[in-house]
Amino acid sequence: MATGRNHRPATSRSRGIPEATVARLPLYLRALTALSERSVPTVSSEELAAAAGVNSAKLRKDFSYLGSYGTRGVGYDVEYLVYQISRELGLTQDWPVVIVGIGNLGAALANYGGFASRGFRVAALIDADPTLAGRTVAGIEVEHADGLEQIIADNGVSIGVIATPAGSAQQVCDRLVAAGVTSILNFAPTVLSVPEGVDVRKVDLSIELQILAFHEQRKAGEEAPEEEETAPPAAPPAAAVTKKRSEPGPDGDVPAVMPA
Amino acid sequence: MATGRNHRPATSRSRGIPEATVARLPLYLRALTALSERSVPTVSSEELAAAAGVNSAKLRKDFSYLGSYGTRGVGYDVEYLVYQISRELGLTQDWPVVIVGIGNLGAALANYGGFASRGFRVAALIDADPTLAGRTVAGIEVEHADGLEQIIADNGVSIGVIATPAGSAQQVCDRLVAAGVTSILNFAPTVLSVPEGVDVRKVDLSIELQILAFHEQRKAGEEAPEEEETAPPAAPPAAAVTKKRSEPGPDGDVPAVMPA
DNA sequence: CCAGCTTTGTGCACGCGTTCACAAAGGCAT
DNA sequence: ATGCCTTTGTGAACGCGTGCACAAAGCTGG
Repeated sequence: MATGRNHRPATSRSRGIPEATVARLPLYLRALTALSERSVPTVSSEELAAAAGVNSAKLRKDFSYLGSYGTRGVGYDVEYLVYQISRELGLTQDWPVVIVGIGNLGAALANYGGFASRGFRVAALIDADPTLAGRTVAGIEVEHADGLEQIIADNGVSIGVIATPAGSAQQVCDRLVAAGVTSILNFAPTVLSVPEGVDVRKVDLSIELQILAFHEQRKAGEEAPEEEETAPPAAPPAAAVTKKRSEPGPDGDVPAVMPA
Repeated sequence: MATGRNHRPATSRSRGIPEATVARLPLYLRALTALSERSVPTVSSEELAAAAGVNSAKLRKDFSYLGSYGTRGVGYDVEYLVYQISRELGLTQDWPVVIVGIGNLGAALANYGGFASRGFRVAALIDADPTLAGRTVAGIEVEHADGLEQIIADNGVSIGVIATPAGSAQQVCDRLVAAGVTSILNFAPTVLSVPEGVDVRKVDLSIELQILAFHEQRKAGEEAPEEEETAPPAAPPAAAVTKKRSEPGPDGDVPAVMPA
């Protein structure tokens, strides 16, 4: 559910791998890599599915989109499947990545081992703060944003990670795209608008927490009969120019959310 | 439909909200909050949809699950909608959260403003490293993992964030759940197994990048004439374990990425 | 009070994703 | 070889999510 820009009939010849399947391939790959390190030669769909946390039928169907790589009565060859999935995901080649915005999060990302371990190479760390330039984070020197275009061109970067504040995310995004980046991983809490052909995936910590809160509330409400909220919001319809509802906070945030 | 007056679609109101809709509510809420700060009184579904990056029909349908909060010919009252969505998401109450694993990522999360701004309060930072205990991160003192159960009980924590290495994630998870946590946001690259009734959402940086790499590879392959997946690395059956390099195509290279 | 314009709310159809259930395929023991 | 047992690969049904298209609702001007 990244960007809804998908006017492709999903008919890229036999390469019509469903998006949902693609999203699970890294999961399978991780489980298979673990098995590989333990020198396990083969796995059944049932075992692998358990390790990946999915349904075995789903896993088999997912693999069927890649081809018939299993052996009936035996299972899947671990090493072979690792290779096939890696190739399908494009991990058999090197992907230089730039991280823009070296704050707490950007630094954490730079240090994250999961990047380098699968074909992703941090080509550069970029920040707009001049005082950061020259400092070393995760063994890589932070460069100033002025050189962004040059860095991307020199390294052939096609994937960019945005870890800036929300305010500058779109601007950074535009520059990345203009410089040739066609895939963006966005950590800033903003909706990015990009031209067609550019993929954007967003990771939003706040949204994830809010979804959890919803379910948490629902769980709590299930046990209580019908707990009426202690907040009489009133003023349902518009029409009334009375937009001066109760007494929200000066910051304009959710009224009732204000901590006591 | 019938009498559309009462907004309670057969089931328990909150029960009837599709998961996909719940996932978008925080997005709408953010856009609405921005409008609220600019003192915009009302918005049309078209405007709000654009701001949230979704289809306007989808937005209207989403809101219809909450109830009829709009005014035909006018749009939606911003303040009122902010309140309704906040309430539906459970943000009208305070959610104490613990973050376990105060490494680079954990520290970044602790400093992330998006937490505190919407009813989430970092009740405690917990780490197993004794040398970290007592140090202050984001204005909060890091506590040792020994006190995990006590901290959760004392603060009534029901949401936990796991930012530990993959190796200890399941163990931490088990302790959290045993102590009463029923919602977990997992940043560790592992599949967590939890008892029924516990919600887990995972944020996996590596997986997101791999999905981007897939699309990136596909984009690159589209321009080249139909690149037949010539690459019989052999070793289909369980017998041969040889991973043979083959001839991928134009780019030729293909450095092995998989660690042994 | 009525006509006309705007925007919501939603019935409906379509397509994707999930799951079931089973025939086909392959190994292994005899 | 042959028959049995295991596991894959997939056809088909089902359910969810998306987007279209339009009637109903509400505001505004005459």
